[in-house]
Amino acid sequence: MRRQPTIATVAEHAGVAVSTVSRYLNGHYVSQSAKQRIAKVIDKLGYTRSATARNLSLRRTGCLGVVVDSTIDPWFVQLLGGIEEELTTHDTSLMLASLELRGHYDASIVMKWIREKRVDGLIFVKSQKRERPLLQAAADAKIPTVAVSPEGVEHSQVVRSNNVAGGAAVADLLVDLGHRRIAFAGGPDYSIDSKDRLRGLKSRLEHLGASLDPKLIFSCHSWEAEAGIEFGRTLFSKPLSITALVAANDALALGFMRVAQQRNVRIPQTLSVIGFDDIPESALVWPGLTTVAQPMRDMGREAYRKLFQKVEMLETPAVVEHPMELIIRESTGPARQN
Amino acid sequence: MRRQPTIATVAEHAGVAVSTVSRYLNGHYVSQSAKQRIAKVIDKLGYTRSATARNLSLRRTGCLGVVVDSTIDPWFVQLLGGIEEELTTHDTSLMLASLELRGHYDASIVMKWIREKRVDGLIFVKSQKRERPLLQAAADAKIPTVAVSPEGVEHSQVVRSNNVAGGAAVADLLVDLGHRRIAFAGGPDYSIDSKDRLRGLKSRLEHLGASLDPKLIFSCHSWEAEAGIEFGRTLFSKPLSITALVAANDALALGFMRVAQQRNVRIPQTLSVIGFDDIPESALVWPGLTTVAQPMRDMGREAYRKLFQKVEMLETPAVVEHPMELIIRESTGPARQN
DNA sequence: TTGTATGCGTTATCAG
DNA sequence: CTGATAACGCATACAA
Repeated sequence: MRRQPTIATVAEHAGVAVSTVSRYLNGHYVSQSAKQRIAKVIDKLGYTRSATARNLSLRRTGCLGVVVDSTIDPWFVQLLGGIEEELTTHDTSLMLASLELRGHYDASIVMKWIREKRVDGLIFVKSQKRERPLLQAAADAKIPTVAVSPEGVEHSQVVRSNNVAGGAAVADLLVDLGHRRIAFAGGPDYSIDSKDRLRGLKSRLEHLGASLDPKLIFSCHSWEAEAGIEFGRTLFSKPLSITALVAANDALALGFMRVAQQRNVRIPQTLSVIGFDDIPESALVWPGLTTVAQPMRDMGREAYRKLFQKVEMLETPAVVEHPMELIIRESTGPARQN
Repeated sequence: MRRQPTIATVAEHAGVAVSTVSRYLNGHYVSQSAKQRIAKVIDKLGYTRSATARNLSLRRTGCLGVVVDSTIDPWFVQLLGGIEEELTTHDTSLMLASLELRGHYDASIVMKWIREKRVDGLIFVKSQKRERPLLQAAADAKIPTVAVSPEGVEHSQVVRSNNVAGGAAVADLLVDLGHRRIAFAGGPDYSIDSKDRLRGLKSRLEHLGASLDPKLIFSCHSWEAEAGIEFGRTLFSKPLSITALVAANDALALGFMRVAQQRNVRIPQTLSVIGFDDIPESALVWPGLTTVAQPMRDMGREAYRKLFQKVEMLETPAVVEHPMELIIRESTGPARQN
């Protein structure tokens, strides 16, 4: 049984030194004649270089770490799709870390990666304050990071979307539809995303002569649908005064809609609902959820690229902000009149 | 700037040979005194071994390949969660390949992995006939594989769930609720999963004195919600004769339900709907989708373990079959009487 | 332009 | 039980 051909095999067959083959492989200077011979030998032998050996020699791992609360999050899944596109073209592998994999927050895995230098770079998704120690540790270990998150973090580049503009777009739509009694179901209190979306909504409403009653600004304890369900139960336990609900993301909106439908609240005749993100599920339910789309796939790709640029030591703007787009489906309509 | 400590650094500080440290690291025989000194030095230096160098020496990559039609598939996402749990405890990294990443089938990435031996093992998710060449190539390259798929594949171990029993459970429920006019919306024609679910449904129905009209057995061109929507449009273009629809998976059922609701078909009063898998979305919509749950997370873990066992050359049963569990939500109810 | 020699950090073999 | 030493496969100064 023969072993895989190595760079030495190729060199021997081509009658050149190993270093020449290496130079050829890396696009450095090699004479035409040598080039041709090497190319032919490589083709004949079906040689491919060992990524492991290459990484060892280059003192890197060829591995990217991605950190997120939960890999099950549909929003993250989209982002991962974008990251994957880049991965396959750059033959680097992936390490996934769910910070809440087993129900409770546990950053030890990521800490271990950093300590052991298991990754060449780290993408933090939806990172928040509690991730600060990780970011810091990564910086100390000189591992580049990019955060897909609204918050500018020291030592770390940022990919985010224009939440404020998104919030404003929602205000435009709702006012246009005649809504004046509007509630906002925010994400967790610490979330800057949520705050920014609210800010955009609020200021544009006021700009348009409408307003947002502070008593109608709520927050949910998580970003997940379950929290939206909980919020819905609370909201519907009292008489319904509002005509429109803006949820800080689609998952919350979807959870909320489930409760609404369960209680026969007609959407959008009685109540309009609108979310943020445009996860696939939003287009799947009936009525389809009107939402402010975020280009998650693009953001995933962008995150990867920024990381690599950093690895390659190029300077790029610290923050890349992606546009959001309003997508109108069936969950929004004219405000009811009573 | 100092470099990371290596095994040589440790050896030197502990006054032993490199090989002794290596033996210590791998749990081979080392004298108590040496053990203690080495342990102390490692702790003081904060030494961790280089996975890359280790992999090179061990002639492996420390990387697992996962192949699937689309990583966006919610069913797959659950499976990935299970795989991830294993990954983090075995410090191996991941390479993801969507066979339909850019809209069309493209297996070249996976072929490349195999050719270049970029992975130590391969998990094929929902693999079908068209993946045969890949499986074969992997076998030729002596890369172990496990298929999360109903089909027994040569050279490859299999993790699957008991689709036939799942189909039977559906039959039990529907007959119990008085349904006699039942339709089945299958997955793609080639799908064994779909066939098995249908088989279980059909034979149990007949066993119970009911039956499945062959004219009411349909198939969709994909497993995705979009195909369920398409199916719904077709079905509702004619007068509705059935009282219950069994979809071959949840995504199809969800797509179908969207159309039904859009056309004001009441679920379950007019029509009961039932699916397979129990993806999270099924619990989120209203009415919640009654479904036959598949332990995706467990299956993901199992797939990883079987792969590793194979790597470690242990013999295990070629097929592991996981049980399915009926989960009754709001989308099923008594058959209407007209 | 090419070859030589050395380093990357581990593991494994084989004497001692 | 331990210590040299040779792989592992590739990259890169440096010399020629």
